[in-house]
Amino acid sequence: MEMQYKQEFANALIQVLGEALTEENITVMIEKPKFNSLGDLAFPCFELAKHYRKSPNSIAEEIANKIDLKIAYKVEPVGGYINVFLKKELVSMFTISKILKEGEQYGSSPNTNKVMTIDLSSPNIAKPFSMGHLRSTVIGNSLALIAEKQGYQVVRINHLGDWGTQFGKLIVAYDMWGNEEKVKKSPIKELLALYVKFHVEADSDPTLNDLGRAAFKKLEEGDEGTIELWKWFREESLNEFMKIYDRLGIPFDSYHGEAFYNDKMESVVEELKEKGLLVESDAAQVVEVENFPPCLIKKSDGTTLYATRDLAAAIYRQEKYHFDKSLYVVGNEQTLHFKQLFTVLQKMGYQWQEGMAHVPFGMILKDGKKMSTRKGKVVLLEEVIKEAIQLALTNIEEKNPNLDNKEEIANQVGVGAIIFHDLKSYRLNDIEFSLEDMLRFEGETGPYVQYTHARAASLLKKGNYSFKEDNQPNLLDEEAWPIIKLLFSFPEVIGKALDDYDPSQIAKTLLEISKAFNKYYAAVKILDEDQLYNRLSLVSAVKIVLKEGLNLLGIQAPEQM
RNA sequence: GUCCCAGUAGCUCAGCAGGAUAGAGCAACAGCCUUCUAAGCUGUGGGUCGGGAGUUCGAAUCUCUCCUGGGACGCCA
Repeated sequence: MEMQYKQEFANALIQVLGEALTEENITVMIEKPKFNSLGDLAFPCFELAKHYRKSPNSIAEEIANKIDLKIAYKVEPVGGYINVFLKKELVSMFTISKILKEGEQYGSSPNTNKVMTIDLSSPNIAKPFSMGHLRSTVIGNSLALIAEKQGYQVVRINHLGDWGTQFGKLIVAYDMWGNEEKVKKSPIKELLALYVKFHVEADSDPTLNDLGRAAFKKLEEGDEGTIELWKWFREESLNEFMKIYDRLGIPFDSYHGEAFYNDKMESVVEELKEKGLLVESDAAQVVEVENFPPCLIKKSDGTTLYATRDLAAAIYRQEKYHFDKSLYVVGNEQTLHFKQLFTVLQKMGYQWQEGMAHVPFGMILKDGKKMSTRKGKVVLLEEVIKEAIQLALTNIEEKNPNLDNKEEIANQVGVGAIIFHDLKSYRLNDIEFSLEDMLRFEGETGPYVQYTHARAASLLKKGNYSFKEDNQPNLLDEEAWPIIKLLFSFPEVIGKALDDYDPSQIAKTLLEISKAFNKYYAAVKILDEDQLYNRLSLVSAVKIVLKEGLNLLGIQAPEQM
């Protein structure tokens, strides 16, 4: 909707300006004034000053006088800008009616046949689900939801880290120090302990690393005993992960991990050979990549690597899903790997690789340093979730003890706090881990937005509101205007969030809407006889957008809390 | 050593296809529940936008350089 108003303003400018600037230029130059007193849209005349060789001030004045804009009640030149003041009643009515009519469809684009695969979460088997994997999981899931809203057919792929030398190491560790009963009792904890011990011991005895590599070779060659062990580790781990995905409410369409591609790599290696891309280097097989270090395809002992599996996976996914876009929500530190991967695919002649993108994100730091699984320096997500839910429950007992389904709401609020905390800041920022911040329910947090939504729901219930399509709401409250502006820009925010692969833009808008609404709530008596229908129409529109926005982040919007 | 990312209030961050007076939240302090959920609202204090140079009518935003932190750099993923 916002675009429409800009467009109308741009058209009006063109009428006056003629060919001094192109339409496209004008549209991007239109900005939002920094202060409410300066109106709703603005056009800077400094560029034109060069063109006309006049002062920006006089140009602005000249244009403002000539401009004819139906949607504005005032067009005012100020300090070289042309400021447009939209007709509040008219725009409010349009905006609210549109949202109420469209409901949760507000901001949606029609379905397309375009397919987007998203590689997300992808935890490593036999390791605990860390805070780092949380980022990939919630960012990826939100992008999936946003893409669906924009009409994509989305395939969520959990590319489990269930293969690789790490398993050789783990198997060696288990053979040397493992205890079956202990592992059965608490698999993740015990396996992690073994993994950490392995690295501690390997520091003083490097031959352990050779043993690990040898064990992995056995695994890749199909040694039965080794495979049994691997299967067991994998299953126990997946069970643990499923608990977390259930809590977060995140579904997957595929759990094909790295191991799934074991029998699909040889043909890729053959293909690379046929296309003359594979070269030997220090007894390893590599593909040379311009401007980057070469991409390793096979180690000198003949076993495969991460890149080999990712190549096979990319080709498999294209064959199976025919994706138009394929995202990899994977940490910042793997940027080089993806550049290599995409380049190799390009050299193989696969045009579809143009639709692939690495969506990197910053690390979770502890004391300014990367958390390392190998040293056992991890924070367990499960513990954090439990604490958040517990805290939410305590809050409910204190603030709303008569609430019906306390457990369920506490779940939604606790989990919402964690997800929102992760999504509200730009994904490339590193995050210093802070339990205190994650468990904060006041200020710019998920629970704050949820609370605002619950307030709106409560008002609608008390006011017994229902929308009648033939009764156009008319809003006269000056205090409502900031809310209206945010509401009509929401569809553009969704579009930009997808273009930038950046859910934080939605989170930020939700915060702004919440702040504006709570301000309104404090200033205006909503359940007032005379204005009841008009005001509740606004409340209903706010509720719709908040709920839809939270849902796009993968967060529930409880009716009460 | 080479390459990438970041540096804005005490803390966490927003603003960055250049634009009008650099904004929030937290923390601190002072107010607001006989009115619709106080997980809320209002107010106060707090800034050489890492340093320097350049481009421009105009730079937190673009370029260069330096400093600081982090990460990546063939047989891990």
